[in-house]
Amino acid sequence: MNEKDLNTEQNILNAAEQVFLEKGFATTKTTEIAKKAGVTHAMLHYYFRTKENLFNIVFQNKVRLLANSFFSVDVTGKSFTEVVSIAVGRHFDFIKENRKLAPFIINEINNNEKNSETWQEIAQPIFAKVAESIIDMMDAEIKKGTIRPMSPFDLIQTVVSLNIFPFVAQPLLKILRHVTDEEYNVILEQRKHENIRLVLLSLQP
Amino acid sequence: MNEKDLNTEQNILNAAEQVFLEKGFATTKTTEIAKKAGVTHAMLHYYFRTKENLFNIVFQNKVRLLANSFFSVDVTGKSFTEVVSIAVGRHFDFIKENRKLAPFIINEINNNEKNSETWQEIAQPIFAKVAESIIDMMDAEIKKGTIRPMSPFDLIQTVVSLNIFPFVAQPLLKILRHVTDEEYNVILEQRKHENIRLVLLSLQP
DNA sequence: ATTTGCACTAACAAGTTTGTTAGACAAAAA
DNA sequence: TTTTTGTCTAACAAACTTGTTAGTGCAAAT
Repeated sequence: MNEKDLNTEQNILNAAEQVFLEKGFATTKTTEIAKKAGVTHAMLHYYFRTKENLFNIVFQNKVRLLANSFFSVDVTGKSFTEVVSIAVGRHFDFIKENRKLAPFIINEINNNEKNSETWQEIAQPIFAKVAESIIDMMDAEIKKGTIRPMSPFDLIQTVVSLNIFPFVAQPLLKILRHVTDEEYNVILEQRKHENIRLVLLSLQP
Repeated sequence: MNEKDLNTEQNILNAAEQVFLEKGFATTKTTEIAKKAGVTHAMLHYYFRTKENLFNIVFQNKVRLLANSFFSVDVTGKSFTEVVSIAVGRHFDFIKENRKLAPFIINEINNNEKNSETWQEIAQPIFAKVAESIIDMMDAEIKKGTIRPMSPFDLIQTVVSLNIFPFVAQPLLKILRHVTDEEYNVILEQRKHENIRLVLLSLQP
């Protein structure tokens, strides 16, 4: 367990992360991961035994990453709308910085039922906490009459719907608007603010 | 070119459509398509030469189907908000009746650049027409001050973002809300109306 | 009646991909 | 010094997948 050992194992894991995120489980070849990690593909089996095993580790990490991204901002001294604005913007930025993440998870979950179990085990408890942390704030606002009655699920769904679409459908949108990557980045920034506006509107009583 | 011939070719195409939509290009095996069509997989190559060829036909059909679903309703004698309400609801219903369609196209476009060309060739001209048909109505409303200034792209993007998410992320959402299929259908119906409400809100000046 | 053309199957060929294994090599332990 | 331990490669094996082909059988044309 010296440096070298850890390095190879970690190199394989890092390479696997990149390739799986890029191409998905089905089209990823173990040899490609090995090549990117700078070793023979026998090493991949030596450390992780099967492609599926390696994939599961990557997938679990990514589900955790995505689920934890929903933990909202520090709320002390902020109004509810302020909190929502910041949270929506942060979520958008997170998705933007991890462009491959949402399409990856959506695709893998739709393609292999076994991945649903992983989602259940990892994401469900995290989301339960997220919902819990929001529900009190919302209830208070609803009682005050400052927002319309609504479940935290609906609010979160509105946010996620609006925020992931520009990335999940990126190739489609780029073509329809025939824009370059740079121009698309400008559109993304505008869309972020539009999304914040829409979410705040959706809360109006 | 008697009945039988046409039938086999069509049977393969129908089977291919089902299997490709269910599993995507990468994980679909030509043998599975053939089996579902009730013939040897040699027939598949006899009629379509390659798996890729067959896939392209299916993919083109599905892109056309999706793109045409955006053609809006008959506008005569209806207010702009009426038209929008109906169009959003119809679009939601269309996506619901073709649950696999949106995830399929999104996934294939993200996984294979060649499919982007198909998208460009087929979807782009259709969308140009859709945008054209909307833009006049919107301009008129904007001048009247009844809706806020906004490009038809932004409006369509809002609609599509909200409408496809419940289907693209269906397995994830079912688990998070731990609901059965039936219960999820109820949620879907509620969501449709919420989406209509949101789109109308987004147009407010 | 014979030939031609077409749909079709069974068997095969080639290539790819995952996974295994025998053994090399080096470092640490004995 | 010898043994052991763990990492690593090259070569191989097995399975699968796509695509081809030789040949069968039938219907229409000649």
